[in-house]
Amino acid sequence: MVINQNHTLLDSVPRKTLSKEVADRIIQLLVSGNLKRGDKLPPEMELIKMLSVSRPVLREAMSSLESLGIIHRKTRDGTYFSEKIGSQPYFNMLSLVMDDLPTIIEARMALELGLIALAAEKITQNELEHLYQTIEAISKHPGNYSEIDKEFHRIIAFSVHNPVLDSMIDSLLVAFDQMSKNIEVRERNVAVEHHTAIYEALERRSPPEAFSKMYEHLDYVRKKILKESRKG
Amino acid sequence: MVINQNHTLLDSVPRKTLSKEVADRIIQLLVSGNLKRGDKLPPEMELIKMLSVSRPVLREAMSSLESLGIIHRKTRDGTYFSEKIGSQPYFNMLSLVMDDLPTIIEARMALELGLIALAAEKITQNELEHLYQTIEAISKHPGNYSEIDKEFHRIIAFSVHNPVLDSMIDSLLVAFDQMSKNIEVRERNVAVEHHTAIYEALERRSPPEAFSKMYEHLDYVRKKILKESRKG
DNA sequence: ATTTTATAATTGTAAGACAATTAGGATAAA
DNA sequence: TTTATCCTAATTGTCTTACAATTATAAAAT
Repeated sequence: MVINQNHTLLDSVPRKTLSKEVADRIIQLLVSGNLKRGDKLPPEMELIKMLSVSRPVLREAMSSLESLGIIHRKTRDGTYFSEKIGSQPYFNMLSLVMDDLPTIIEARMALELGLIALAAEKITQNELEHLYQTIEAISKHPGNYSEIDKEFHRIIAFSVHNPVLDSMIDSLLVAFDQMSKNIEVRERNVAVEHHTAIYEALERRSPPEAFSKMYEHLDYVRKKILKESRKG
Repeated sequence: MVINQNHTLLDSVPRKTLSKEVADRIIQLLVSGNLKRGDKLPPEMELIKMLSVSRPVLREAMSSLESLGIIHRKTRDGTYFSEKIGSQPYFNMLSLVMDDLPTIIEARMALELGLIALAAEKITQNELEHLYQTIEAISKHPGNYSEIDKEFHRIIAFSVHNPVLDSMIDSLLVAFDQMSKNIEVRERNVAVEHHTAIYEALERRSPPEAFSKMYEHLDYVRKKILKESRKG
């Protein structure tokens, strides 16, 4: 099953260029099961003949697909069907709102709040232990612990093992990181306290409780950062 | 501020093609404030001279940016900086997992759970009234009410007014719609009951309560749909 | 003033050519 | 036989040129 792009209200009369059509057809080739993840696509010259289009048109289509992370090309080797969904498209999109810290924070908050509910359902014992180690590391390790802090959130997010959510949160965490790296609001005690509460809720596998603890945490962080960023 | 794409672990030695570089430079042009949303970009020939690249290279870059929804081109008119963030990139990405209903449902669930928490903070009186009308419509209107049901969820999602989250949820709702349109699990009474509970929690502006009610609702729907889809 | 027409501007598509580098095979040497 | 080296072919990356198609604008005619 393939989504037809032409349902957006924006361009109600969508420009139907050859290269866009070619891109759609290639997506169909990939999704239809003819090719599996990681497979090599036919070389350009062959695709040209298959689709009977010119090389520039094909290359425009390929560029689009590559920027969407659907394929990737190795110079003088070939074109490959991407192994997993990447976050390239999101990064590009986010670069358009990189001046808007509140929007990024809010988006990250929403995503993490949704993720933790699912994490409470699915997180494994291993991941829980890994999570606990990060809390200990923060409380014991001297100096800057921002990397460990991030690790805590990443473990939770990726414990859901959902490729779509993975790429969404990945891009937001990076964007958030970029924008807030000059804002220092670390409070070790608060972090340990909050993280511990979240951890315990996950251990009890209670989505509502995990949500509440995460909400308190992120709400606190959000307010701190927005206050700091208004100062700076 | 612009995100550099080259941080992904996937292609640790990222292929640095001219067209990709050109795409980045154009993004910089847009983001740097020289151009505002909706503005027309210089024609291709001018950009070629500005960036001193060949036309195919420029066009490959433009194709990428267009597929990412950053710009859009009108034939024989010109290229424009997109007004708002679209959901094109997400649709393309989702087409790769369109065979995986559980993944889509889960992603939608996570996003909606995050969104409702923020909606409880921000939803306006107007939007609440609109929401209430959809509940009445479902209970009173005979026949298929799936469109009204979707409207309920859309109102909540878009009440947050976050462009990033908008595009994420938009694509997921469409994908979900496509995949589940053959699965009929409508139960009018349950829908009204659940929606009412959610509505009341939003009215009380309680994120945890709104979350809980939405979680119960989506959990119920999820189980129903997955059971149905396994049958079919 | 309005309509028609023509011109210019702009994007869309095609074809051909060369560069560059990698992979794999052929060849030579140990 | 094994290993190392070299060469050739395959493939992507880039450039140049050209033409098509259509729209917007300006000019001209009514």
